[in-house]
Amino acid sequence: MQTHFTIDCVIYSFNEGKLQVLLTERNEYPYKDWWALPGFFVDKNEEMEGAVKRILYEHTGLKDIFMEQLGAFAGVKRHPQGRILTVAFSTIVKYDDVKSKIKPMTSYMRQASWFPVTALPELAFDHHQIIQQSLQKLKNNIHYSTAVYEFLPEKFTLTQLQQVYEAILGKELDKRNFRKKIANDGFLKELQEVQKGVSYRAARLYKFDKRKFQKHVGVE
Amino acid sequence: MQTHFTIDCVIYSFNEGKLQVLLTERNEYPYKDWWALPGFFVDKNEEMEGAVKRILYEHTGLKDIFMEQLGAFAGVKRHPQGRILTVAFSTIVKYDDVKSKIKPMTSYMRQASWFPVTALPELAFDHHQIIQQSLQKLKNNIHYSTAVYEFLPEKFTLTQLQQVYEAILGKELDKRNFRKKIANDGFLKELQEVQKGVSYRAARLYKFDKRKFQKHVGVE
DNA sequence: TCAAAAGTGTTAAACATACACCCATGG
DNA sequence: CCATGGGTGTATGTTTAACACTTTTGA
Repeated sequence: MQTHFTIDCVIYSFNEGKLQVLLTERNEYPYKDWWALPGFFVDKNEEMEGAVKRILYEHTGLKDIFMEQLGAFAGVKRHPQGRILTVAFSTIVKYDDVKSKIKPMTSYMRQASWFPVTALPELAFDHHQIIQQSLQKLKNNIHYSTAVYEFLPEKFTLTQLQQVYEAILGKELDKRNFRKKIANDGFLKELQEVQKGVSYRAARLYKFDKRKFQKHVGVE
Repeated sequence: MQTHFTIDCVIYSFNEGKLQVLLTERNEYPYKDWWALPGFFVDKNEEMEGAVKRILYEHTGLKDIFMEQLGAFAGVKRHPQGRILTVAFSTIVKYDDVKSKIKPMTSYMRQASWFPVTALPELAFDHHQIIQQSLQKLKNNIHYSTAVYEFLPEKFTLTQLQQVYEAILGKELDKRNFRKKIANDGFLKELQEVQKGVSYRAARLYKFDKRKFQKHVGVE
């Protein structure tokens, strides 16, 4: 037995203090005019991971981004035309890197736009479920993955980092406890450099140090 | 574009102090005579979850077992005849419930047999990779899931429970610390009953109390 | 000098780890 | 009476959580 095979991509970014997801407005039936996750059919002989990269590229112009499989969604009724198995992936991009590049490159969708995860529109297919499952995983793994750093520029302040944590977890954190934890983890590199262009005390900048992280986690 | 669609099932049990996986010996090409995970094609109009149950049933005679999706494996080269997308699931059964029922119910495989995860034979396709990924997940979630109790009979001793933990984690645990942790979690029900038929001091029996567990985890 | 955000320590409670001996039972 | 596994407590270090004020800076 054969099935159609697509991938759907949950693309996150962080902007205006909020965790955002990139959605596209469909220009084709079914679900014409609905918002949906960016997703397409996988080509014959195309590796799944390659398909994710291709779609990410077609939507954002970006390459070489961290991405992770969430799982397969294969409900017989998830698509009105019969089973279309989709494998969902999630990806994180830096909002500023991407904002000028976001535009539909196929006529299948009318526009692409960011939505805060706390204020999603009604979505096509089972895409709401996919996002919720993905979000849950992001929360669960926040302390064991490098995901938070994917949201931030290379150099960032501790307050920015804390805001990303808060947006993902959906709750406020204590500043002192947060800084203690981060300091204790010890995989940030403190720079001899501070923020510029702010009208208040400038915060120190930090970098994520991948080497220290890998030592900490116990690389295999 | 369409692809063949199978599911593969990682079926665990606990026996002789070891974590075991059920494998089948293939009687068909490709990989004739190799050991592989139990797996089959999903039927048209069959829900994926239904297919897992069906295959589990065909191999073990069991129904209504906890099962969880691991993810999709879709490499173009994972099957010699071209892409066959498989979605892997994992499942836990009680060895004693199952041991008399295990037998091939299709001529596609010659026999089914348990192997300790520490001594697996060479496996067909990418099944070794699937098992390793599944094992990792089992370890990661051991404290947050009810999986360990799926390995045990309704009434069990604390030593049996500890052995399951040890088999999954692949390391020894301190008896006192383990008991403190379990007591502290507080979702076991102590029975007024002890082991029978042992030639040493009989151990107290316990039950897993699902209600208490759900309160503890914070059910949603 | 004011507004805004940066930066900083202490205490209490919960939890994890290391470690060794006596007890109850059946044979 | 002995072999076997059952059962128990203490001390130490680590992690988490709660909580508020002073400092720096640019406008």
